[in-house]
Amino acid sequence: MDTVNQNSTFEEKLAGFEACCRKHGLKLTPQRIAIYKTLISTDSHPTADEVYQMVRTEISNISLDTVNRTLLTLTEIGAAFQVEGTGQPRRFDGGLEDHQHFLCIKCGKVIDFQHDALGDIHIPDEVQGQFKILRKTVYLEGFCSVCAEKEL
Amino acid sequence: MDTVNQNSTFEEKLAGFEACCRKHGLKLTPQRIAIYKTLISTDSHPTADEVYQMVRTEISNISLDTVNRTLLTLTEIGAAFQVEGTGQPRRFDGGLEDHQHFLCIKCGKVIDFQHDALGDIHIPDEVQGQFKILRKTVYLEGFCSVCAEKEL
DNA sequence: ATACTAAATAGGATTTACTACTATTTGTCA
DNA sequence: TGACAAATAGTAGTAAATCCTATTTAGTAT
Ligand SMILES: [Mn+2]
Ligand SMILES: [Mn+2]
Ligand SMILES: [Zn+2]
Ligand SMILES: [Zn+2]
Repeated sequence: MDTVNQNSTFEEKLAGFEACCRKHGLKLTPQRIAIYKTLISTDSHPTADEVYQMVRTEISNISLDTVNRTLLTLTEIGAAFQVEGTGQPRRFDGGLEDHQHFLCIKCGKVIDFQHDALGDIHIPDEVQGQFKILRKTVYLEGFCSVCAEKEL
Repeated sequence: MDTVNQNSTFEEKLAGFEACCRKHGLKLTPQRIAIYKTLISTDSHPTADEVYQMVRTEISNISLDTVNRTLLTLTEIGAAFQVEGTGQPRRFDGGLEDHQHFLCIKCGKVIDFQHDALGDIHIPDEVQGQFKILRKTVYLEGFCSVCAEKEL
């Protein structure tokens, strides 16, 4: 989805989404629209199951599989994204030296990189005040060099 | 674990780990030591199952549950940490406006915050060259205000 | 050295979240 | 309004973690 949808109203986002679907040759199904509406109506970063429970109030016999598939579709066309954070399978790191991580969204590999300036990011007081911060890092996502080549 | 273990040899890390276990009143079991050794011998950010497969060559009848439990223990005492990135359950976000995320490691909530300077982090060319970067963000972990209060 | 006990473990059952499969339905376009 | 690829519902299968219980063991006290 284009950046056109940032800072826009609900109706504008919805219109932008429908245009985005057409651009990608995706059908405008009631399920797809309901899932998108649900997602932009919350700031709780819901799981697929949470979206499923919410959207079921509107389309009672929608399947969980459709919700899962549709959320991945929204991610692919850029109408949504997956939130970074720990999940399953968890990945562990015994390297306590200062370093940062890159996640390849294709092969799933987590690759270390290091740049001192990124370890020294300053978190403003207004943010510090909201949380007890135990870890901060700069996190990158994209294609690793191996996967980037296959993409062409 | 104290920062004393950064930039140290394998033997030093191991000694530091044993001291760390004692400090926390944890028994020095062969399983625990083997799992720690396995973890600091790789930079592949392994899953519990991957650690299980590796450590089984040393302790053939170790259980997957022990590996899972032990990796969480290592995380608790600071001898390791969980790598950020997407996982299961996935969490989705339809808010494309520039913002950052904080993950509460206790209640699992992902909370939005926003600071322009953090959206403008510069990734040095040497890092840009290694990957095709599609998303970059500053990621924070810790306790949210609700959970921080309960911790006291 | 030996006995004791809380901590840790092994092995298996259960749960959660996702993924695969197939028959049926539907949005789009001619 | 018919054709048809795309999408969906419903269900089965799989992966990863967690729970449970009987057994073993590391650390400590005798
Ligand atoms: Mn790492
Ligand atoms: Mn967000
Ligand atoms: Zn890759
Ligand atoms: Zn919390």
